[in-house]
Amino acid sequence: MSNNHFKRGELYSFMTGMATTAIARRLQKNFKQNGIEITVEQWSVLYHLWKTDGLSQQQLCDATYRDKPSITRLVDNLEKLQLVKRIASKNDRRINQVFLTAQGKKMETVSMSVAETTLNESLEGVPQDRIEICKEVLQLVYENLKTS
Amino acid sequence: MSNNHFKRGELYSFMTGMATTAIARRLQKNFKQNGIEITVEQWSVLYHLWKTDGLSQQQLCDATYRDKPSITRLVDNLEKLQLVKRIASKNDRRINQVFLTAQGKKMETVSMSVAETTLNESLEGVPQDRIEICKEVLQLVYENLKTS
DNA sequence: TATATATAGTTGCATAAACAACGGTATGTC
DNA sequence: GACATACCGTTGTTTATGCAACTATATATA
Repeated sequence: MSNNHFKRGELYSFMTGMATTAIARRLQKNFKQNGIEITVEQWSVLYHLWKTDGLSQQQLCDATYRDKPSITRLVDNLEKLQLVKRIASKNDRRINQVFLTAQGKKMETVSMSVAETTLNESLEGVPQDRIEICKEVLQLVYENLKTS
Repeated sequence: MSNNHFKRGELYSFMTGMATTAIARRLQKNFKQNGIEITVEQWSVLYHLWKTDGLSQQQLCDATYRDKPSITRLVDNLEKLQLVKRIASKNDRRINQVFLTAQGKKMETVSMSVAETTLNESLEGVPQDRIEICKEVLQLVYENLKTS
C-alpha cells in the first residue's frame, strides 16, 4: 500500500509532464537556431551512439526507453539524413548494429553544447541541491514503473 | 548567466523525461484495465472540463500547454467519442465553447480514481517533502521556459 | 535431427505533436 | 463606414508513439 495520498489538485503537473514538454520544445528551438536540423528524438538516439557507437536497435530501445517500432523508424530517418547506417551483425544476423557516419559524429560537439545551454536555461535559479533531489525523485518514479 | 553547469552525464534524464513517459504509459495501461477507453491526452482535456465546463478551445490550449491544432484534433476525437460537444459562443462567434456530454461527465469519478492510483504507484516510497521539492523544481523549470 | 520457443527487427494502423498557412470574426483607428 | 490588425479555430504536412501482427534468425529441448 502506498504512503502517498494526493489531493486532486496536485495530480495534474505530475501526470502531464509540462516541464518536460517545455524543455523538449526549447531544445528543439535552440537546435534550429543553431542550424542543427534534427528532432530532439533523433538527438536522443545519437546521444547514446556518441557514447557507444554500434549499439543494436534493441540496445537503443533500452537506452532511450522506446519500443522497437519507434527505434526502427527513428533509425530509418537518421539513415535518410545520412547520420547513421545499419550494419548487420556477423555473429547474429538478427541484429542490426547502428553506426555513426562521419557526418553523424561531427554533430556531437555543437549539439551537446546547445543541449547544455538549454538545460542551464531550464534550471536558471534552481539551487543545485534541489536539482539533485528532483533528479532522484524522478529516477525513483522511473524505477517504480519500468517493470511490468 | 546561469549558476548551473552540468557534466554531460547528467543531461540525459532531464532532457528526455523518461519518468514522465513512464507515468503516462502506466496511466494509459491502468485506464485500459479499468475499461476506460480514452487516451491520456484526451483525459488531460477532460480533466480541465471537469473543473470548468464550457472552456473555449484557446483556454484548453493554455490549460493543457498544447497548441491550437492539437486541441482542434483532440476535441474532434472527443466529439467522435461523444464525450464533449462544441457550441459556438453567442457573444463572440469566433469562439467554440467545449461542453461535456452526460457520458463525458460520467467518466470523471472512475478516471480520477485510476489517476490517483497511478500517481501513488509512481511515487511509492518517495517521502512527501521530496515530492514537494520535485514539484517546485518542475514548476520553476516550466516558468523559466514558458515565455518566449 | 526435429520441433518448439525466444529474440531482433519490420510493417500496418490509429492517435498525437510541431509548424506553417489559411479563413472567419472582432476590434481599433482613420 | 472602411481599413488594418489581432484573435480563434481549422487544415495540411512531417515526425513520433503505442499496440498488434508478422518475418527471420537463434537457441533449447526432445
